Amino acid sequence: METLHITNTLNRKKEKFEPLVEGHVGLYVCGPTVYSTAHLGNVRTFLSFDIVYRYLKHLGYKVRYVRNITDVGHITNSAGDDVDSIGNQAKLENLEPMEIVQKYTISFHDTMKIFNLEAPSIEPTATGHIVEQIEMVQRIIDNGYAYEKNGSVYFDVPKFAKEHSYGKLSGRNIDEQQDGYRELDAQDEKNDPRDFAIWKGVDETFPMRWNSPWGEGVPGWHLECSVMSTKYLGQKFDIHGGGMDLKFPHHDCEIAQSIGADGTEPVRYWMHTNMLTMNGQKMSKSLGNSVLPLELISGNHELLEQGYSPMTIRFFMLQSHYASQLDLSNDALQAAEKGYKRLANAFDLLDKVEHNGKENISDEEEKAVLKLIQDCSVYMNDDFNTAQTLAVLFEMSNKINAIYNKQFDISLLSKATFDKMKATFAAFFTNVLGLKSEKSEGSNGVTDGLMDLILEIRKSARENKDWTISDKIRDELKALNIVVKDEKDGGTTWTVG
RNA sequence: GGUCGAAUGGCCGAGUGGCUAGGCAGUGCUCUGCAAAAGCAUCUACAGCGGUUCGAAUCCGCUUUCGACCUCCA
Repeated sequence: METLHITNTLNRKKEKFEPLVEGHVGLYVCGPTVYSTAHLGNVRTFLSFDIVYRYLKHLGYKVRYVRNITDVGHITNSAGDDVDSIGNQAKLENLEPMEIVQKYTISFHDTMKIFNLEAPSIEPTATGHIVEQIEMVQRIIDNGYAYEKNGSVYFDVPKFAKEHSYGKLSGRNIDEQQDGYRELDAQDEKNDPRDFAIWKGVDETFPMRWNSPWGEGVPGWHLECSVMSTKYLGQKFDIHGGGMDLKFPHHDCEIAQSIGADGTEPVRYWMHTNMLTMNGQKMSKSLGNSVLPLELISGNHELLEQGYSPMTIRFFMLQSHYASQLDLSNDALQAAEKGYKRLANAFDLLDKVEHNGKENISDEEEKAVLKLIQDCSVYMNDDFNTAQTLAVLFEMSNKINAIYNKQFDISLLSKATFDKMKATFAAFFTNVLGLKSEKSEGSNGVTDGLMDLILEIRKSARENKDWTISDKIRDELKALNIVVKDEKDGGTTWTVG
Protein backbone atom coordinates (compact mmCIF):
# COMPACT_ATOMS: atom_id res chain seq x y z
CA MET A 1 0.00 0.00 0.00
CA GLU A 2 1.35 3.32 -1.06
CA THR A 3 -0.84 5.36 1.23
CA LEU A 4 -2.12 4.96 4.73
CA HIS A 5 -5.25 2.87 5.17
CA ILE A 6 -7.15 2.69 8.43
CA THR A 7 -9.85 0.27 9.50
CA ASN A 8 -12.75 2.54 10.29
CA THR A 9 -14.80 0.87 12.99
CA LEU A 10 -17.78 2.94 11.88
CA ASN A 11 -18.22 0.64 8.91
CA ARG A 12 -15.60 -2.02 9.70
CA LYS A 13 -13.86 -1.33 6.42
CA LYS A 14 -10.29 -0.53 5.65
CA GLU A 15 -10.36 2.95 4.17
CA LYS A 16 -7.81 5.18 2.54
CA PHE A 17 -6.89 7.89 5.00
CA GLU A 18 -7.44 11.41 3.74
CA PRO A 19 -7.35 14.15 6.34
CA LEU A 20 -9.91 16.90 6.44
CA VAL A 21 -7.23 19.53 5.99
CA GLU A 22 -4.31 18.53 3.83
CA GLY A 23 -1.16 17.96 5.78
CA HIS A 24 -2.89 18.17 9.16
CA VAL A 25 -4.46 15.51 11.33
CA GLY A 26 -6.71 15.89 14.34
CA LEU A 27 -6.50 12.89 16.65
CA TYR A 28 -8.57 12.43 19.79
CA VAL A 29 -8.14 9.55 22.21
CA CYS A 30 -10.18 8.86 25.33
CA GLY A 31 -7.77 9.07 28.23
CA PRO A 32 -7.88 7.57 31.69
CA THR A 33 -10.05 8.30 34.67
CA VAL A 34 -7.47 9.17 37.28
CA TYR A 35 -8.76 7.51 40.40
CA SER A 36 -6.31 4.60 40.46
CA THR A 37 -3.12 3.30 38.88
CA ALA A 38 -3.29 2.48 35.18
CA HIS A 39 -2.99 -1.23 34.46
CA LEU A 40 -1.39 -2.92 31.48
CA GLY A 41 -4.59 -3.05 29.51
CA ASN A 42 -4.70 0.73 29.64
CA VAL A 43 -1.09 0.84 28.56
CA ARG A 44 -1.84 -1.25 25.51
CA THR A 45 -4.47 1.13 24.24
CA PHE A 46 -2.38 4.24 24.72
CA LEU A 47 0.59 2.49 23.18
CA SER A 48 -1.49 1.67 20.11
CA PHE A 49 -2.34 5.32 19.65
CA ASP A 50 1.23 6.32 20.36
CA ILE A 51 2.06 4.35 17.23
CA VAL A 52 -0.70 6.09 15.30
CA TYR A 53 0.61 9.47 16.45
CA ARG A 54 4.21 8.61 15.68
CA TYR A 55 3.51 7.16 12.27
CA LEU A 56 1.32 10.07 11.18
CA LYS A 57 4.16 12.38 12.12
CA HIS A 58 6.61 10.13 10.30
CA LEU A 59 4.46 10.54 7.20
CA GLY A 60 4.95 14.27 7.55
CA TYR A 61 1.56 15.23 8.93
CA LYS A 62 1.25 17.97 11.45
CA VAL A 63 -0.73 16.16 14.12
CA ARG A 64 -2.71 17.64 16.95
CA TYR A 65 -3.07 14.80 19.39
CA VAL A 66 -5.63 15.40 22.13
CA ARG A 67 -5.96 12.91 24.96
CA ASN A 68 -8.11 13.90 27.88
CA ILE A 69 -7.73 13.30 31.57
CA THR A 70 -11.02 12.39 33.18
CA ASP A 71 -10.80 14.01 36.57
CA VAL A 72 -14.48 14.10 37.33
CA GLY A 73 -15.79 10.95 38.92
CA HIS A 74 -18.67 9.70 36.82
CA ILE A 75 -21.74 9.07 38.81
CA THR A 76 -22.63 5.45 38.50
CA ASN A 77 -25.45 3.64 40.05
CA SER A 78 -24.24 0.68 42.00
CA ALA A 79 -26.75 -1.36 43.96
CA GLY A 80 -29.12 1.57 44.15
CA ASP A 81 -26.53 4.02 45.41
CA ASP A 82 -24.99 6.79 43.42
CA VAL A 83 -21.22 6.42 43.49
CA ASP A 84 -18.55 8.73 42.18
CA SER A 85 -15.30 6.89 41.47
CA ILE A 86 -12.97 9.74 42.35
CA GLY A 87 -14.92 10.93 45.37
CA ASN A 88 -15.11 7.36 46.54
CA GLN A 89 -11.37 6.88 46.24
CA ALA A 90 -10.83 10.18 48.04
CA LYS A 91 -12.81 8.87 50.99
CA LEU A 92 -10.86 5.61 50.97
CA GLU A 93 -7.51 7.36 50.93
CA ASN A 94 -8.72 10.17 53.15
CA LEU A 95 -7.74 12.83 50.64
CA GLU A 96 -9.34 15.65 48.74
CA PRO A 97 -10.72 14.54 45.35
CA MET A 98 -8.24 16.82 43.62
CA GLU A 99 -5.41 15.19 45.54
CA ILE A 100 -6.53 11.87 44.14
CA VAL A 101 -6.62 13.38 40.68
CA GLN A 102 -3.15 14.85 41.07
CA LYS A 103 -1.67 11.67 42.49
CA TYR A 104 -2.95 9.40 39.75
CA THR A 105 -2.33 11.86 36.95
CA ILE A 106 1.32 11.96 37.90
CA SER A 107 1.38 8.20 38.20
CA PHE A 108 -0.19 7.89 34.75
CA HIS A 109 2.38 10.21 33.20
CA ASP A 110 5.20 8.28 34.84
CA THR A 111 3.87 5.05 33.41
CA MET A 112 3.55 6.50 29.93
CA LYS A 113 7.14 7.70 30.13
CA ILE A 114 8.43 4.32 31.25
CA PHE A 115 7.04 2.74 28.11
CA ASN A 116 8.38 5.57 25.95
CA LEU A 117 5.02 6.98 24.93
CA GLU A 118 5.09 10.49 23.58
CA ALA A 119 3.02 13.08 25.37
CA PRO A 120 -0.04 14.30 23.48
CA SER A 121 -0.17 17.84 22.11
CA ILE A 122 -3.02 18.76 24.44
CA GLU A 123 -4.09 16.89 27.54
CA PRO A 124 -7.26 18.66 28.63
CA THR A 125 -9.09 17.88 31.83
CA ALA A 126 -12.80 17.53 32.37
CA THR A 127 -12.76 19.88 35.36
CA GLY A 128 -11.11 22.53 33.21
CA HIS A 129 -14.05 22.48 30.78
CA ILE A 130 -17.10 22.60 33.01
CA VAL A 131 -18.28 25.83 31.41
CA GLU A 132 -18.09 24.38 27.91
CA GLN A 133 -19.88 21.26 29.08
CA ILE A 134 -22.72 23.28 30.53
CA GLU A 135 -22.92 25.18 27.26
CA MET A 136 -23.13 21.96 25.29
CA VAL A 137 -25.87 20.62 27.51
CA GLN A 138 -27.75 23.84 26.87
CA ARG A 139 -27.33 23.53 23.10
CA ILE A 140 -28.68 19.98 23.22
CA ILE A 141 -31.67 21.13 25.27
CA ASP A 142 -32.24 24.04 22.88
CA ASN A 143 -32.26 21.63 19.97
CA GLY A 144 -34.86 19.55 21.71
CA TYR A 145 -32.77 16.44 22.29
CA ALA A 146 -32.61 16.62 26.06
CA TYR A 147 -34.90 17.28 28.97
CA GLU A 148 -34.37 18.39 32.55
CA LYS A 149 -35.71 16.47 35.54
CA ASN A 150 -35.07 17.25 39.17
CA GLY A 151 -31.78 18.98 38.49
CA SER A 152 -30.49 16.40 36.02
CA VAL A 153 -30.51 16.58 32.24
CA TYR A 154 -31.05 13.50 30.12
CA PHE A 155 -30.42 12.90 26.46
CA ASP A 156 -33.62 11.86 24.74
CA VAL A 157 -32.48 8.76 22.89
CA PRO A 158 -35.80 7.67 21.34
CA LYS A 159 -36.40 11.12 19.92
CA PHE A 160 -32.87 11.35 18.56
CA ALA A 161 -33.10 7.87 17.08
CA LYS A 162 -36.20 8.79 15.12
CA GLU A 163 -34.30 11.44 13.22
CA HIS A 164 -30.76 10.09 13.24
CA SER A 165 -29.03 6.80 13.53
CA TYR A 166 -28.19 5.88 17.10
CA GLY A 167 -25.88 3.03 18.03
CA LYS A 168 -24.31 2.54 14.63
CA LEU A 169 -20.81 2.19 16.00
CA SER A 170 -21.74 -0.75 18.13
CA GLY A 171 -24.21 -2.08 15.59
CA ARG A 172 -27.05 -1.78 18.02
CA ASN A 173 -30.64 -1.52 17.01
CA ILE A 174 -32.47 0.90 19.23
CA ASP A 175 -35.70 -1.06 19.18
CA GLU A 176 -34.09 -4.28 20.26
CA GLN A 177 -32.43 -2.75 23.24
CA GLN A 178 -35.46 -2.53 25.45
CA ASP A 179 -35.23 -6.06 26.77
CA GLY A 180 -31.62 -5.92 27.77
CA TYR A 181 -32.16 -3.16 30.27
CA ARG A 182 -32.61 -3.75 33.92
CA GLU A 183 -35.80 -2.92 35.66
CA LEU A 184 -35.94 0.77 36.32
CA ASP A 185 -34.97 1.72 39.80
CA ALA A 186 -37.69 3.44 41.73
CA GLN A 187 -35.79 6.69 41.79
CA ASP A 188 -34.84 6.55 38.14
CA GLU A 189 -36.26 9.64 36.57
CA LYS A 190 -35.48 8.96 32.93
CA ASN A 191 -38.35 8.94 30.45
CA ASP A 192 -36.83 5.94 28.79
CA PRO A 193 -34.24 3.49 30.10
CA ARG A 194 -32.06 4.13 27.06
CA ASP A 195 -31.71 7.83 27.84
CA PHE A 196 -28.43 8.84 29.40
CA ALA A 197 -27.43 11.69 31.69
CA ILE A 198 -25.57 14.63 30.24
CA TRP A 199 -25.81 16.52 33.52
CA LYS A 200 -26.39 14.80 36.81
CA GLY A 201 -27.65 16.73 39.81
CA VAL A 202 -25.99 15.79 43.08
CA ASP A 203 -26.41 16.89 46.66
CA GLU A 204 -23.79 18.23 49.08
CA THR A 205 -22.62 14.74 50.00
CA PHE A 206 -20.66 14.74 46.75
CA PRO A 207 -17.46 16.70 47.20
CA MET A 208 -17.01 17.37 43.47
CA ARG A 209 -19.89 19.38 42.13
CA TRP A 210 -20.48 22.54 40.11
CA ASN A 211 -23.21 25.07 39.80
CA SER A 212 -25.29 25.04 36.66
CA PRO A 213 -28.58 26.36 35.30
CA TRP A 214 -30.11 23.11 36.61
CA GLY A 215 -28.61 23.33 40.07
CA GLU A 216 -25.49 21.76 41.54
CA GLY A 217 -24.23 18.68 39.79
CA VAL A 218 -21.60 17.03 37.62
CA PRO A 219 -21.37 16.64 33.85
CA GLY A 220 -22.38 13.32 32.33
CA TRP A 221 -19.71 10.79 31.53
CA HIS A 222 -19.87 11.02 27.75
CA LEU A 223 -20.00 14.77 27.55
CA GLU A 224 -16.42 15.78 28.26
CA CYS A 225 -15.02 14.00 25.22
CA SER A 226 -17.55 15.63 22.92
CA VAL A 227 -16.78 19.01 24.40
CA MET A 228 -13.01 18.80 24.38
CA SER A 229 -12.72 17.22 20.95
CA THR A 230 -14.97 19.94 19.56
CA LYS A 231 -13.06 22.67 21.31
CA TYR A 232 -9.60 21.62 20.20
CA LEU A 233 -10.22 19.78 16.95
CA GLY A 234 -13.44 21.24 15.66
CA GLN A 235 -16.97 19.97 15.19
CA LYS A 236 -15.66 17.53 12.63
CA PHE A 237 -12.22 15.97 12.92
CA ASP A 238 -10.18 13.12 11.55
CA ILE A 239 -9.53 10.30 14.01
CA HIS A 240 -11.12 9.36 17.28
CA GLY A 241 -9.74 6.40 19.17
CA GLY A 242 -10.25 4.41 22.28
CA GLY A 243 -10.60 0.92 23.65
CA MET A 244 -13.22 -1.41 22.22
CA ASP A 245 -15.05 -1.39 25.49
CA LEU A 246 -15.86 2.28 24.94
CA LYS A 247 -17.69 1.70 21.69
CA PHE A 248 -20.94 1.40 23.52
CA PRO A 249 -22.27 3.35 25.12
CA HIS A 250 -19.52 5.96 25.36
CA HIS A 251 -18.71 6.58 21.71
CA ASP A 252 -22.20 6.07 20.38
CA CYS A 253 -23.32 8.66 22.91
CA GLU A 254 -20.58 11.05 21.83
CA ILE A 255 -21.83 10.88 18.27
CA ALA A 256 -25.39 11.51 19.42
CA GLN A 257 -24.34 14.46 21.58
CA SER A 258 -22.36 16.14 18.84
CA ILE A 259 -25.19 15.79 16.38
CA GLY A 260 -27.65 16.83 19.03
CA ALA A 261 -25.69 19.94 19.92
CA ASP A 262 -24.16 21.04 16.65
CA GLY A 263 -25.82 18.95 13.97
CA THR A 264 -22.52 17.50 12.90
CA GLU A 265 -21.32 13.92 12.70
CA PRO A 266 -18.07 14.51 14.59
CA VAL A 267 -15.61 11.82 13.55
CA ARG A 268 -14.40 10.68 10.15
CA TYR A 269 -12.34 7.66 11.21
CA TRP A 270 -13.08 5.73 14.38
CA MET A 271 -10.37 3.42 15.67
CA HIS A 272 -10.82 0.90 18.44
CA THR A 273 -8.11 -1.13 20.07
CA ASN A 274 -8.75 -4.60 21.33
CA MET A 275 -8.39 -5.86 24.85
CA LEU A 276 -5.38 -7.22 26.61
CA THR A 277 -6.34 -10.48 28.21
CA MET A 278 -4.83 -12.48 31.00
CA ASN A 279 -5.46 -16.20 30.80
CA GLY A 280 -7.97 -15.55 28.08
CA GLN A 281 -10.03 -13.01 30.01
CA LYS A 282 -10.14 -9.28 29.67
CA MET A 283 -7.83 -7.60 32.12
CA SER A 284 -9.88 -5.43 34.40
CA LYS A 285 -9.91 -4.23 37.92
CA SER A 286 -13.33 -5.63 38.66
CA LEU A 287 -12.28 -9.13 37.60
CA GLY A 288 -9.22 -8.90 39.78
CA ASN A 289 -6.89 -10.12 37.04
CA SER A 290 -5.15 -6.88 36.26
CA VAL A 291 -1.40 -6.55 36.28
CA LEU A 292 0.16 -3.20 37.01
CA PRO A 293 3.05 -2.00 34.86
CA LEU A 294 5.44 -1.91 37.77
CA GLU A 295 4.45 -5.42 38.77
CA LEU A 296 5.25 -6.72 35.32
CA ILE A 297 8.58 -4.90 35.29
CA SER A 298 9.58 -6.20 38.69
CA GLY A 299 7.97 -9.61 38.30
CA ASN A 300 6.36 -9.10 41.66
CA HIS A 301 3.00 -10.71 40.90
CA GLU A 302 1.69 -14.14 41.70
CA LEU A 303 1.05 -14.99 38.05
CA LEU A 304 4.49 -13.93 36.85
CA GLU A 305 7.67 -15.98 36.81
CA GLN A 306 9.99 -13.04 36.31
CA GLY A 307 10.13 -9.35 35.51
CA TYR A 308 10.31 -7.91 32.02
CA SER A 309 11.86 -4.67 30.88
CA PRO A 310 9.63 -1.87 29.55
CA MET A 311 10.95 -2.27 26.03
CA THR A 312 10.33 -6.01 26.15
CA ILE A 313 6.74 -5.27 27.06
CA ARG A 314 6.44 -2.64 24.35
CA PHE A 315 7.90 -5.05 21.80
CA PHE A 316 5.55 -7.78 23.01
CA MET A 317 2.54 -5.58 22.39
CA LEU A 318 3.78 -4.43 19.00
CA GLN A 319 4.06 -8.02 17.83
CA SER A 320 0.30 -8.22 17.60
CA HIS A 321 -2.10 -5.98 15.75
CA TYR A 322 -3.95 -3.39 17.80
CA ALA A 323 -7.32 -4.72 16.69
CA SER A 324 -6.60 -8.25 17.88
CA GLN A 325 -6.92 -9.52 21.37
CA LEU A 326 -3.58 -10.14 22.99
CA ASP A 327 -3.05 -12.57 25.80
CA LEU A 328 -0.41 -11.95 28.42
CA SER A 329 1.56 -15.02 29.43
CA ASN A 330 4.98 -15.88 30.76
CA ASP A 331 5.90 -17.94 27.69
CA ALA A 332 4.95 -15.17 25.31
CA LEU A 333 6.82 -12.55 27.33
CA GLN A 334 9.94 -14.67 27.57
CA ALA A 335 9.91 -15.14 23.82
CA ALA A 336 9.41 -11.42 23.38
CA GLU A 337 12.31 -10.67 25.68
CA LYS A 338 14.70 -12.65 23.49
CA GLY A 339 13.24 -11.28 20.30
CA TYR A 340 13.52 -7.72 21.51
CA LYS A 341 17.13 -8.24 22.56
CA ARG A 342 17.98 -9.60 19.15
CA LEU A 343 16.46 -6.62 17.43
CA ALA A 344 17.95 -4.12 19.85
CA ASN A 345 21.33 -5.74 19.37
CA ALA A 346 21.09 -5.20 15.62
CA PHE A 347 20.08 -1.61 16.28
CA ASP A 348 23.18 -1.14 18.43
CA LEU A 349 25.32 -2.49 15.62
CA LEU A 350 24.12 0.18 13.19
CA ASP A 351 26.82 2.55 14.40
CA LYS A 352 29.47 -0.08 13.95
CA VAL A 353 28.83 -1.11 10.38
CA GLU A 354 29.95 1.06 7.49
CA HIS A 355 30.06 0.44 3.79
CA ASN A 356 33.64 -0.09 2.59
CA GLY A 357 33.09 1.90 -0.59
CA LYS A 358 33.64 -1.07 -2.88
CA GLU A 359 30.65 -1.87 -5.02
CA ASN A 360 30.31 -5.21 -6.70
CA ILE A 361 26.56 -4.98 -6.78
CA SER A 362 24.35 -8.02 -6.97
CA ASP A 363 21.04 -7.09 -8.53
CA GLU A 364 19.28 -9.74 -6.50
CA GLU A 365 20.62 -8.58 -3.14
CA GLU A 366 20.14 -4.96 -4.03
CA LYS A 367 16.54 -5.55 -4.98
CA ALA A 368 15.84 -7.61 -1.89
CA VAL A 369 17.12 -4.89 0.42
CA LEU A 370 15.27 -2.16 -1.43
CA LYS A 371 12.11 -4.17 -0.98
CA LEU A 372 12.73 -4.47 2.76
CA ILE A 373 13.17 -0.71 2.96
CA GLN A 374 9.90 -0.15 1.17
CA ASP A 375 8.05 -2.85 3.09
CA CYS A 376 8.38 -0.99 6.38
CA SER A 377 6.12 1.74 5.00
CA VAL A 378 3.93 -0.67 3.10
CA TYR A 379 3.05 -2.55 6.27
CA MET A 380 2.63 0.50 8.46
CA ASN A 381 0.39 1.96 5.77
CA ASP A 382 -1.72 -1.15 6.04
CA ASP A 383 -3.60 -0.13 9.16
CA PHE A 384 -0.48 0.23 11.31
CA ASN A 385 0.66 -3.37 11.01
CA THR A 386 3.45 -3.25 13.55
CA ALA A 387 3.82 -7.04 13.61
CA GLN A 388 4.72 -7.15 9.93
CA THR A 389 6.95 -4.13 10.28
CA LEU A 390 8.86 -5.87 13.06
CA ALA A 391 9.20 -8.91 10.81
CA VAL A 392 10.85 -6.68 8.20
CA LEU A 393 13.19 -5.23 10.81
CA PHE A 394 14.18 -8.76 11.77
CA GLU A 395 15.06 -9.47 8.16
CA MET A 396 17.13 -6.31 8.06
CA SER A 397 18.84 -7.32 11.25
CA ASN A 398 19.88 -10.56 9.57
CA LYS A 399 21.70 -8.48 7.00
CA ILE A 400 23.18 -6.12 9.55
CA ASN A 401 24.44 -9.00 11.71
CA ALA A 402 25.83 -10.82 8.72
CA ILE A 403 27.65 -7.73 7.52
CA TYR A 404 29.01 -7.03 10.98
CA ASN A 405 30.25 -10.60 11.34
CA LYS A 406 31.64 -10.62 7.80
CA GLN A 407 29.25 -13.38 6.81
CA PHE A 408 27.90 -11.28 4.02
CA ASP A 409 29.92 -9.35 1.47
CA ILE A 410 28.85 -5.76 1.83
CA SER A 411 30.09 -4.83 -1.61
CA LEU A 412 27.15 -6.76 -3.07
CA LEU A 413 25.08 -3.76 -2.01
CA SER A 414 25.51 -0.21 -3.21
CA LYS A 415 26.55 2.26 -0.56
CA ALA A 416 23.37 4.23 -1.17
CA THR A 417 21.13 1.24 -0.55
CA PHE A 418 23.08 0.10 2.47
CA ASP A 419 22.94 3.56 4.04
CA LYS A 420 19.26 3.78 3.30
CA MET A 421 18.65 0.47 5.00
CA LYS A 422 20.48 1.67 8.10
CA ALA A 423 18.51 4.90 8.16
CA THR A 424 15.22 3.09 7.65
CA PHE A 425 15.93 0.57 10.38
CA ALA A 426 16.85 3.31 12.81
CA ALA A 427 13.85 5.45 11.91
CA PHE A 428 11.30 2.69 12.29
CA PHE A 429 12.89 1.19 15.38
CA THR A 430 13.10 4.45 17.29
CA ASN A 431 10.75 7.03 15.79
CA VAL A 432 7.90 4.94 14.48
CA LEU A 433 7.81 1.98 16.84
CA GLY A 434 9.19 3.98 19.74
CA LEU A 435 11.68 1.31 20.78
CA LYS A 436 15.06 2.09 22.25
CA SER A 437 18.14 0.28 23.35
CA GLU A 438 18.17 -0.56 27.02
CA LYS A 439 21.74 -1.72 26.95
CA SER A 440 23.54 1.33 28.17
CA GLU A 441 21.42 1.65 31.26
CA GLY A 442 23.56 -0.85 33.15
CA SER A 443 26.83 0.94 32.58
CA ASN A 444 28.52 4.14 33.54
CA GLY A 445 31.99 5.61 33.39
CA VAL A 446 33.33 3.55 36.26
CA THR A 447 32.02 0.22 34.98
CA ASP A 448 33.25 0.98 31.51
CA GLY A 449 36.71 1.65 32.85
CA LEU A 450 36.69 -1.48 34.98
CA MET A 451 35.48 -3.60 32.12
CA ASP A 452 38.18 -2.24 29.84
CA LEU A 453 40.76 -3.22 32.41
CA ILE A 454 39.35 -6.70 33.02
CA LEU A 455 39.02 -7.44 29.34
CA GLU A 456 42.57 -6.17 28.74
CA ILE A 457 43.84 -8.67 31.31
CA ARG A 458 41.77 -11.41 29.78
CA LYS A 459 43.11 -10.52 26.37
CA SER A 460 46.69 -11.14 27.41
CA ALA A 461 45.65 -14.41 29.00
CA ARG A 462 44.09 -15.46 25.74
CA GLU A 463 47.15 -14.42 23.79
CA ASN A 464 49.12 -16.75 26.04
CA LYS A 465 46.48 -19.44 25.48
CA ASP A 466 45.80 -19.40 29.19
CA TRP A 467 42.22 -20.63 28.78
CA THR A 468 41.78 -21.29 32.49
CA ILE A 469 42.15 -17.63 33.36
CA SER A 470 40.25 -16.31 30.39
CA ASP A 471 37.35 -18.70 30.93
CA LYS A 472 37.29 -17.97 34.64
CA ILE A 473 36.95 -14.26 33.95
CA ARG A 474 34.17 -14.91 31.47
CA ASP A 475 32.33 -17.28 33.80
CA GLU A 476 32.59 -15.02 36.82
CA LEU A 477 31.35 -12.07 34.84
CA LYS A 478 28.51 -14.18 33.54
CA ALA A 479 27.53 -14.85 37.14
CA LEU A 480 27.34 -11.06 37.54
CA ASN A 481 25.01 -10.94 34.55
CA ILE A 482 27.68 -9.58 32.23
CA VAL A 483 27.95 -11.44 28.95
CA VAL A 484 31.35 -11.41 27.28
CA LYS A 485 31.62 -12.17 23.59
CA ASP A 486 34.83 -12.83 21.68
CA GLU A 487 34.56 -11.75 18.12
CA LYS A 488 36.21 -12.92 14.95
CA ASP A 489 38.57 -10.03 14.54
CA GLY A 490 40.04 -10.63 17.99
CA GLY A 491 37.99 -7.96 19.70
CA THR A 492 35.78 -8.59 22.71
CA THR A 493 32.47 -6.99 23.59
CA TRP A 494 30.37 -7.11 26.72
CA THR A 495 26.76 -6.48 27.57
CA VAL A 496 24.68 -6.52 30.69
CA GLY A 497 21.93 -9.14 30.77
C1' G B 1 -31.32 -13.23 25.01
C1' G B 2 -29.26 -9.15 21.52
C1' U B 3 -24.74 -7.19 18.95
C1' C B 4 -19.73 -7.92 17.39
C1' G B 5 -15.33 -10.63 16.86
C1' A B 6 -12.07 -14.89 17.22
C1' A B 7 -10.29 -20.26 16.30
C1' U B 8 -3.20 -20.59 12.48
C1' G B 9 2.44 -25.21 13.56
C1' G B 10 5.52 -27.15 20.52
C1' C B 11 4.46 -21.70 22.27
C1' C B 12 3.33 -16.44 20.78
C1' G B 13 1.53 -14.23 16.79
C1' A B 14 0.98 -11.68 11.13
C1' G B 15 -1.49 -12.52 6.79
C1' U B 16 -3.27 -12.75 1.47
C1' G B 17 -8.02 -16.38 -3.10
C1' G B 18 -2.50 -19.21 -6.19
C1' C B 19 3.94 -16.41 -4.20
C1' U B 20 7.93 -20.05 2.93
C1' A B 21 5.42 -13.51 7.72
C1' G B 22 8.26 -13.02 11.92
C1' G B 23 9.75 -14.13 17.04
C1' C B 24 10.66 -18.07 20.76
C1' A B 25 11.74 -23.31 21.19
C1' G B 26 13.87 -27.83 18.26
C1' U B 27 17.38 -30.13 14.62
C1' G B 28 21.73 -29.94 11.27
C1' C B 29 25.79 -27.20 9.35
C1' U B 30 29.45 -22.96 9.19
C1' C B 31 32.43 -19.78 12.16
C1' U B 32 35.10 -20.19 17.00
C1' G B 33 40.70 -22.52 21.66
C1' C B 34 35.98 -23.38 24.11
C1' A B 35 31.64 -20.47 24.89
C1' A B 36 28.30 -16.83 23.45
C1' A B 37 26.57 -14.30 19.47
C1' A B 38 25.79 -14.56 14.37
C1' G B 39 24.85 -16.67 9.46
C1' C B 40 22.85 -20.65 6.43
C1' A B 41 19.58 -24.78 6.10
C1' U B 42 15.51 -27.46 8.12
C1' C B 43 10.99 -29.58 10.83
C1' U B 44 6.02 -29.14 13.12
C1' A B 45 -0.12 -24.98 10.46
C1' C B 46 -4.29 -22.92 9.18
C1' A B 47 -11.08 -25.96 14.72
C1' G B 48 -14.74 -29.56 12.15
C1' C B 49 -18.19 -30.46 8.03
C1' G B 50 -20.17 -28.82 3.49
C1' G B 51 -20.27 -25.19 -0.70
C1' U B 52 -18.34 -21.46 -4.49
C1' U B 53 -13.73 -21.67 -7.58
C1' C B 54 -9.15 -24.08 -12.31
C1' G B 55 -7.34 -23.24 -7.24
C1' A B 56 -9.35 -21.53 -0.32
C1' A B 57 -6.08 -21.35 5.82
C1' U B 58 -8.09 -16.84 2.95
C1' C B 59 -14.94 -16.10 0.25
C1' C B 60 -20.06 -18.35 1.75
C1' G B 61 -23.09 -21.63 4.97
C1' C B 62 -23.60 -24.82 9.13
C1' U B 63 -21.45 -27.05 13.69
C1' U B 64 -18.31 -26.76 17.92
C1' U B 65 -15.34 -23.88 21.22
C1' C B 66 -13.76 -19.13 23.05
C1' G B 67 -13.79 -13.84 23.88
C1' A B 68 -15.76 -8.67 24.02
C1' C B 69 -19.93 -5.29 24.57
C1' C B 70 -25.18 -4.71 26.23
C1' U B 71 -23.62 -1.91 34.14
C1' C B 72 -17.91 1.49 35.46
C1' C B 73 -13.85 -0.18 32.43
C1' A B 74 -8.60 1.13 27.60
